[in-house]
Amino acid sequence: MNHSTSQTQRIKQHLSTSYLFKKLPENIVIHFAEKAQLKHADKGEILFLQGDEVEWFYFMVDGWVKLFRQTVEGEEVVIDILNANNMFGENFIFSGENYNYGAEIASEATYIKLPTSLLKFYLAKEHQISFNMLENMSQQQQIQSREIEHLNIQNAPQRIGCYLLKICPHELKNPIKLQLPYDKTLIAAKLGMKPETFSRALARLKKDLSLTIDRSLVTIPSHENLAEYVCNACSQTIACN
Amino acid sequence: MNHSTSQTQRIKQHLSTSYLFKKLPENIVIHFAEKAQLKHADKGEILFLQGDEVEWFYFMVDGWVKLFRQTVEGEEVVIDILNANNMFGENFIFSGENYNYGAEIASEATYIKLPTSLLKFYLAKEHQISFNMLENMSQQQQIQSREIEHLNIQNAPQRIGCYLLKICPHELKNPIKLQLPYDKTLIAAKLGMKPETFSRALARLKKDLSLTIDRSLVTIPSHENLAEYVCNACSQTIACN
DNA sequence: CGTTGACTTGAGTCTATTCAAATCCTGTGG
DNA sequence: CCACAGGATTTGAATAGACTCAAGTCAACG
Repeated sequence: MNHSTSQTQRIKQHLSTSYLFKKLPENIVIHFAEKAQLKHADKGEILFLQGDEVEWFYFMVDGWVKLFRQTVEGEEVVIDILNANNMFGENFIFSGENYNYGAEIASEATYIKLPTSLLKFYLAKEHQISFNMLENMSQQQQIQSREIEHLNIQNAPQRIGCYLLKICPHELKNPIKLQLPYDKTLIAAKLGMKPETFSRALARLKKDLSLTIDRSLVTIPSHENLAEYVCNACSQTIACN
Repeated sequence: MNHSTSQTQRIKQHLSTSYLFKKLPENIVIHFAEKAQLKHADKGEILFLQGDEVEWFYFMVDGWVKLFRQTVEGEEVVIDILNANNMFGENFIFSGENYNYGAEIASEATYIKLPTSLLKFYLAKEHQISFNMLENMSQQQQIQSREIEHLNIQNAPQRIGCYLLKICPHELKNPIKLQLPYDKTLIAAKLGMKPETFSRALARLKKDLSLTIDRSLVTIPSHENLAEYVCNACSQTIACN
């Protein structure tokens, strides 16, 4: 097996875990893998900028990317921060010719870039791809609408609490030890607050709920208490994760 | 022609203007029309509540609906306010068995309700429906992500200004006279602010940009000025409409 | 003409922000 | 192994924006 095919194999393995290729015939995944590029990048590297022509969409294998916009006055708005198994940029095949946000590596990362042209091609051919995208987008939409709700009704400590709940492991047993996945400044931006506010709000959480915070390691003595603190301000659905 | 078929005809006419049935064979639209119900409702009427089992999705023919959630503590969050030609509820066929928001008529309205089962049925059969939904959802997603951005970086007067720009007619010639489409209180809720804040922020806008406000009639002397006031705080894309 | 609901206004409070400064960490070079 | 630069984080003080509660105004409607 030469390098090229083993590389394709590896890419195919990764892509198979993506929502997009779920239930798809293997040969199609392989076709994508052949046209794809597996890349490695350091923190700070730019994948594309707002306004660039859409040519590729991306799949994260490892590390974190930040998706963001820049205001005319130079302020940055963080759209999302994604890690392994997440895809982004694929939606632009419907909406226009230019990315409407930029993507920057937030911590050393491995990713795969795929040509949007191939996606367009198969979208018309393979009904299953549409299904996969629809399912995913409807999920995304719910998450987004939840975020809007949160911005409206939760204060800073609650938004942080909500974030902590979301990154909790699935089996919850007290106390819960959590490693913050990236810079506090970046978390703050994702939650729509300033770093100073984040710092103070986290301190507030610590005081109110006896959290322990050591650098980026957070210990939650009782997730029930945290959920009550956070979710009472929220709409009638169980904790957001 | 008996009443039933003329009713079906009428419904079909309406549905044809919806994004969902774009480019679809006529017989499918007719099939939907046959299973649909054309309804009239007064302000305050509830179409469904958060948590209700999903059975129908809706198409607005006339008037306004408010989509909203309720927090545990009783506060209301407005998700969206839709009028003629907008569809809602159709996304739940992907995401679960219960509506995750409620729908209430905001001003006397005519609407059509359609069974989700039929949509599910044709979704598997007719590729074009998937396309239509994908296209629409990707658009919605962009609008939502824009809203998140706005909540983060615009202040109350700017959000109102942005809203005004969005309801401007397509051809802009100064001065622009606008009729606010529904209660100020409701606009406030949609923009994520309290009625009092809305009132003060509008007054601020009036002062800063020489708007004239008479009851629900707003006159904008210069949309260029308004756009500058609003959009400089925004990301590098032309005015949001 | 009085009632009702929508809207506005006033005063005080709270939350998050800004700006400035201090502190803590981390990786680097000596 | 230690000192140090540079970035991340925290803290302080002052400010600004939005909120609450309360009271007033306005227009529509019976």
